[in-house]
Amino acid sequence: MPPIKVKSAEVATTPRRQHKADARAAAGSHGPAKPRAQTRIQREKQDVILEAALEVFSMHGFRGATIDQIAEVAGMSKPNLLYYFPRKEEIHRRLMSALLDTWLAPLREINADGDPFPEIRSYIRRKLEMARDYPRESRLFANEMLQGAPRIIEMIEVDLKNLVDEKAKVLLTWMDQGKLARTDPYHLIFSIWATTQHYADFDVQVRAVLGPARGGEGRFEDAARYLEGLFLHGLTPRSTPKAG
Amino acid sequence: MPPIKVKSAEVATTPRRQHKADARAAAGSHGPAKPRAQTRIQREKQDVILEAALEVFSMHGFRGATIDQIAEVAGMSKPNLLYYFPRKEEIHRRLMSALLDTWLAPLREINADGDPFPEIRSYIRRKLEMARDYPRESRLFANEMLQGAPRIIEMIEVDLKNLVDEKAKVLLTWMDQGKLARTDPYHLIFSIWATTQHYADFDVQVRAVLGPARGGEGRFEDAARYLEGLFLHGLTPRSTPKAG
DNA sequence: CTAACATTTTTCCAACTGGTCAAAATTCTG
DNA sequence: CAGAATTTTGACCAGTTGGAAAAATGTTAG
Repeated sequence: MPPIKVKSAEVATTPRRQHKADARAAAGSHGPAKPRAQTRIQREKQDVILEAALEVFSMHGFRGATIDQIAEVAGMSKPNLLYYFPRKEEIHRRLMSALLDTWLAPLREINADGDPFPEIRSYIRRKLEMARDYPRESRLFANEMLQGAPRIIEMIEVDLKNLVDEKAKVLLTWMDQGKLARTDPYHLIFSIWATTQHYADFDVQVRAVLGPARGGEGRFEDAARYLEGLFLHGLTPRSTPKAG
Repeated sequence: MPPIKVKSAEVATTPRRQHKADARAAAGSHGPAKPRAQTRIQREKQDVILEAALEVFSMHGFRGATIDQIAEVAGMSKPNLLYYFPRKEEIHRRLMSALLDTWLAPLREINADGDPFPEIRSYIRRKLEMARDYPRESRLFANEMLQGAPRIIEMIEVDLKNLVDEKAKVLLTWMDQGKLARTDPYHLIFSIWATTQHYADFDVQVRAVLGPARGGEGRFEDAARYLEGLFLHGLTPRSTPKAG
């Protein structure tokens, strides 16, 4: 039922800090984080919780979200939820580290051996599809950014930066080969992020402005068409009159 | 000292709802909302509060922000703050309605009688300057959007929509005259919003990715140059080899 | 100076917050 | 089915939250 699957047995990329609760759970009398393998119920409930947490965190941010609220959306009691995730931060961390992977996948796919325009074009497509299909993930990310990314700044500075550096080099190579306008590859990537994620993060505004007629599902196709033209030719009118 | 001036005697655009506290203040024994004209201290303190609230709301969103926190930033006690704004919502509302005006000013300035490229170019400049000079306002707005704009949806659906409709028509006229590539004027406006506001809303990410060398104040000039090229020609390489 | 007003502080409150704990209920395993 | 392990519940807690009330202090016009 939940449209987004969050990896449940995911291994944290950052070395798991020894919270008081973690310690208790690891050595202690109850709690699912024991050395023993996860049960079916554990996996299921954790998924339900993460799905509910995504819903709540993505709307209200970390501080604005409450455990009670998450528990209610998840359809369980607060202590029950806390049995699976001993602290609020833990839920958020799990959500974030699972997210960053998914989030950067489209960029990773850019192939240095491909041709620039098809590659960039399909990158935009993929990002736009993510904005359409995973808007909550986009908002979760945006929320974290607005707050100064306190809980993922390291990931941003290392993993994300490295990936962008790598892809910026690819773009530069294409520019050197004269296959792409010589411009700033970093700001190029930013502009793709911005224009595509806008449709998830500012969805309310987009819908309100487009109105009921054009604000339906078709808006993503319209956006794709527009962005394609923008990144290809900009706004300069071309004299190609009426060719399909 | 505060870099942003929020209009202090601003008249609420939405009909002021009769909160319990409003009623009390209007008829009652104390509170600044009396019929009598505002004193100097009232104006000053309200500005200090709004400035502090901007700081806090823009980072944590409405629910994540606390009155205590705002009061601390404003350098006063919580009850003292509540003397000027009887409820948290009131502060936020004042902030938001002042914001929307400022926020849409650059779009308003687009002149139908001007030439499309200079007009669009300076619109992008203005928006980028706002992202640089008023990043907190941008984040406040973004935060509200992420939450589904519950407190300003009407303004979005009326004021903002009307303005965008009007300017979209201007763009369409330019397209009809062959001065601008025929494309979707709404998504065109969205893309300018997205690309410019990105530098305020995702500032942490932008800095982290650009690194200390390129993440300094120069990044806005770089962004301006890049965006100019993007909106003018897109990414298609032009054979103009090495001219200024 | 003083009365009338404006402002600030102190004290307080009920609801909510993240989180604990032991006991009860359930599920799993031999 | 019995016993062990897991899961769920209910009662509870200390700290924080938005806000109220009133007393105490400033300020200012006459």
